[in-house]
Amino acid sequence: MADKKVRVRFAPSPTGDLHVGNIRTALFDWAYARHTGGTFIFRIEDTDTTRVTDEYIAAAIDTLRWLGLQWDEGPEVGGEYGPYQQSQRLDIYAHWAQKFLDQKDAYYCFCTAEELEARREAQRAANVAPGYDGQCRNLSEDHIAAFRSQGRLPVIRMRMPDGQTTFVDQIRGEVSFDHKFVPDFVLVRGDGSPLYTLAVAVDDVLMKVTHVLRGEDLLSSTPRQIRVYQAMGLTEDEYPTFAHLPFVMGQDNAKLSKRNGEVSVNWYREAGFLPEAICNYLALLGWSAGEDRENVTMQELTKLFTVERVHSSPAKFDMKKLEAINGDKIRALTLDEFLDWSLPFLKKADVIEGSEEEIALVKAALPIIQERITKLSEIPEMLKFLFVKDFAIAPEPVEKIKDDASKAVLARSLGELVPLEDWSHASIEAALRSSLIEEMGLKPRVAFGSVRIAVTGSTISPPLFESMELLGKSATLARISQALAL
RNA sequence: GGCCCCGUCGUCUAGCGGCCUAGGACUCUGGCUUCUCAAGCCAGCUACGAGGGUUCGAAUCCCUUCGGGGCUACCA
Repeated sequence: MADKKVRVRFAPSPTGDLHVGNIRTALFDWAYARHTGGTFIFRIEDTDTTRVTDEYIAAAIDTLRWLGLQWDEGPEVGGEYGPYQQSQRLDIYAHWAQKFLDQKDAYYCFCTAEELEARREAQRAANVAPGYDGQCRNLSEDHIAAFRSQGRLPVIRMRMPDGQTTFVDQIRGEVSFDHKFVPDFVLVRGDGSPLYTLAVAVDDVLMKVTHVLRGEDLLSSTPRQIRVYQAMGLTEDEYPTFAHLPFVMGQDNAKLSKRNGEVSVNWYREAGFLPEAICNYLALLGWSAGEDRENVTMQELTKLFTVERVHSSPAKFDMKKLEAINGDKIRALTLDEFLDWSLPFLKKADVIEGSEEEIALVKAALPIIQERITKLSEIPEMLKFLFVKDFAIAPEPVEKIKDDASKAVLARSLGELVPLEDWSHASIEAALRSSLIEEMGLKPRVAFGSVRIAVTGSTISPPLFESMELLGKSATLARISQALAL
């Protein structure tokens, strides 16, 4: 088995936007495939047609692409074991269900939902492990015919033989389940549609999956999956190796969900997080490179990632750390990359429309804000002052430059700047320093603070002299005059 | 309730019997730098859930206990 070429799959059931936990799983699947030189398969598990929609499927594909987790086989790229969407493989599942029936590994069960619920209730009351009681296990042909004539639609149930299932989880070691606690489970609904339990196992076998890396929530369903492998004729050394990843938890220590934090990857995307930052941070949840290594590129991740270094304990999601990493990644961007990421945010915020002049100015301004933001969404606010048509100082800061001292600073500044020929930040700084600081004897933070408010409209801004250079001489002088007139 | 998984600073983690008076990162606090805000640099706070063993020696191995989580569907 070790010498088999690795094939791993990420198989979400898109019942909503892909969330952080899904992505962590996808990332590990991807990294493992890349690390081993194997194949990364992307499969859509949409057997629950009431919950999975086409929009969510399209969104999942888009999200995975955006993150840079390229798949080798799956939707839109194809592959020799497709289709990779379970709703398009119904005949395959039907075939295997019939085979299991023929082999007596599975049987028709006519119990209704109400009957089952009533019996489960009784089991709970009697303090017995709830689960299917095997009532329809050995129905005679006559019984079956009788039920059918009543119009009852049977489900197909897999028979769990006595005994136990033991498997070696790559992360947790040997795990064992007694079949007393693994009741006969449903493979096919009354309407003939397949259930996850059937579809995953069949697809993993048919798609030649060698390693199943998935969430810990599926750990206890593993015996059922193995049961299907066995019914398909696979022996232990032929079915996939399992590795159950620890959960990503929310602030309240429950599995991360909408209730306890932002879970949708799209939310992070819109909030201005870079895909590489999300992946880097997520990689650190439940895995570490060792040697105090934390900041890794996608490339490095594929080199360093091994299942041996994946944890068995759950990790809590920490937005602060994600932001810190995002800041690091933003600072590591080249100017052109940074520009590409910035433009959509500036346009969406209506700061720019996208003309060439605007883009040139953005490009010139980006270097001075690159180390000042942790999220791309902060860019519009920081650069707005360069583009606003009707410049106005915010209500709070405007009060701070109405006093005589501020007026004096602004008046002197204007006087110094009007004749200035070299409108570079260095020469602007030299002019203002010698006049305001040296000659007027003001403290830099006081003097430049007033100019900052007048020019940028805020007490917080990118470096002042660079900002003035970017704004241009006439606009800068106009703003100072405007402030002086208040 | 039953079954299963998990347990090192507030958080993510290093650690796989002696290198640990437990290291790093994020957060927080203080300082330096400084035209604001950041960034950067320095310093500080804080952890092996508890109790038993095994051993010359345990965060590391075993047991118990407590705590947290998952599953227990004609969801995945």
